[in-house]
Amino acid sequence: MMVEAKLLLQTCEAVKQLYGQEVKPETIGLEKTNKEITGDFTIVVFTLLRISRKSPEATATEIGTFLKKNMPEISEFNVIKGFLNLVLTDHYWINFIAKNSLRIDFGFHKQRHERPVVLEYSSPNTNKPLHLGHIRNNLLGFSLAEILKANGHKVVKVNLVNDRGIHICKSMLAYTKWGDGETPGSTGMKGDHFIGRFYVLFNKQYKSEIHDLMEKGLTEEEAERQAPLIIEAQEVLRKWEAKDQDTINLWKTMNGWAYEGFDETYQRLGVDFDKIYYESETYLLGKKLVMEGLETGGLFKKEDGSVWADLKEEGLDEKLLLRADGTSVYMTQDLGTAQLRYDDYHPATMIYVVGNEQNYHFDVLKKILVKLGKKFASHIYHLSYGMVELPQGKMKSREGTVVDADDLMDEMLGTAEATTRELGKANEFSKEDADKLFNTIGLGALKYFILKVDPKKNMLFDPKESIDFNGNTGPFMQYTYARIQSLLTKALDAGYRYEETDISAQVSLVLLEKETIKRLYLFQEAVSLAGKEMNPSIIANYVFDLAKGFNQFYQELPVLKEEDKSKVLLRLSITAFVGRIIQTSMNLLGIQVPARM
RNA sequence: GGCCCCGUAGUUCAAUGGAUAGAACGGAAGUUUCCUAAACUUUAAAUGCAGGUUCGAUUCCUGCCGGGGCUACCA
Repeated sequence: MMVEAKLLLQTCEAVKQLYGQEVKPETIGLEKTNKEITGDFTIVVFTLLRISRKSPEATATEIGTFLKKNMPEISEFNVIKGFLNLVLTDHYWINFIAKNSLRIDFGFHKQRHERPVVLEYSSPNTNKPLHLGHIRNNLLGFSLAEILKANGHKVVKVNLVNDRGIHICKSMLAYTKWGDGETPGSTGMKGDHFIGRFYVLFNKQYKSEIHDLMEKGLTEEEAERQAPLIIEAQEVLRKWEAKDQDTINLWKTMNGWAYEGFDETYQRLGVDFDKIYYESETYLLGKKLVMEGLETGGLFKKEDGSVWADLKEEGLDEKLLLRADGTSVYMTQDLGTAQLRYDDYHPATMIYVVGNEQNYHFDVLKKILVKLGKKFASHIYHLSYGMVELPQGKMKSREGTVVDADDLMDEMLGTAEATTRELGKANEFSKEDADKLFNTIGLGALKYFILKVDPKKNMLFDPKESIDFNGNTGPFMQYTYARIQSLLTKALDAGYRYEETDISAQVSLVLLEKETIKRLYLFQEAVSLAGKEMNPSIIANYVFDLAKGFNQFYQELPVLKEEDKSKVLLRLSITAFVGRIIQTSMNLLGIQVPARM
């Protein structure tokens, strides 16, 4: 049992014996002791005052006395106002290291036999390449999957590709008109970038048509509807839905180019999926669900034949689900996808990693599913993450202010290489090892930069200021790890078998040893909290605190140069444990650590 | 207009209702005959404004100010 759980139970027992009242453990305020104050854990007794009917100091002292008497782990306590600060024995912490430093599953939960979590992330459109917003999405999704697995969940990672719709037809039309028979192969361009070019081209020409029409006296709205290009694009969509062979062939070819491009980006980014859904394959199921809803009365039809959900009673508005011409909209597809996913896996939870601009969409989605009588609606969780903003505001593809995913990774690798060479760190590396290192560091910096921020919050990215490699950064953790590996190698060379030595007989710890051990202890809590909150930044902040603390330990305490051999072994155990937990934490974020840097 | 989210050092980020609001970058000053200085130490610097609830509020509630998002027969 973790010592904290025991503390809570014993505190309840103390309250019962001292004041004659039963209290639940979750009502006790238990925290880590602030760093300026002596103590390991602190019980805040203010909430117990109405039970004890005594002063905060008296209550804390009485409970402290009881705990010290009944828990051998406690060596002493002190009381400041209503705060009962408990100090655990050095023996407890030494034993903690002895018992856990070699456990490969430390902090992880065994996989429970239960239904899986289906986790959707990435969700690209096939008409343009991935950008910085997608990077945040992909990193969050991948990391969250790792964190959930660490918490004992079975996770199915799924991607939902938006491969159909008017926007896709726009790039197809532009390619037909101005493609000149070029291909990604003939131009040497990555497939998704190649297609993105035509999407941009369409919008440019379309805009100019609107401009011309408005010069002739049309309103903006009229011009947007009457521009020849949009009418042609709609015609392409109509043909697609009618399964016109040429249109389908072009669609398949162009989507194929996009997928090749995406695969390359995913691979570089280090993310993957267990299953890929395509909206072109789910929208028909959505339509079917809507028709069923119409029969059971959950939905209704308007005079023009369009089908709607009335959500006014739920505090929202009416929502269109099928157009008068019978074609489906985004929501229709999402209904189908949700059903399909449920049928495929019968998941306990369905998580969607999707930006907060779609909060309303998911509100509506859940409410419509309820109207359709789908019980799984209550198991849908929208992991709503904040926008990545640039100094000038939101990224807008039409205004050319997007930060492209591939470009950004290139840049990070370049910076990693330049910085590493400047420091002379890769001089003895082979070309292959050096490239691998630059990749590890560059991506590590990027991933950590993004994941250390609370997902719910918007974050700012300034392309002009390259991502830092010093301070609270990915490379900081990587460097700490590499130094640890170097030290451990030297230890083995010197004949220290720290992994095979029992250190539990040691009796005392110096402050930095104890603080480092306490940080290791906290890994367990970081993992479960990150899983519960679905928040990778908890792991990021944790591992920074661990690495930062270890660097102090490393700076102030000799390890191999310590004269007391048993101290050397204890410190090596701590050091090795820190290295492992840094690596594990970083892996939970989808970040690799190098053995040397 | 309506609904939702966010305002913390110069900047980017932390802080399950708890003690003197923490880091990093940038600024200032230091540490290398010593296990990797991508490190470490010291230092200046912040809760938008006004109320309320509470023993205690950055955190919860109300109003105001400022920023963002959504409010499509787009996705």
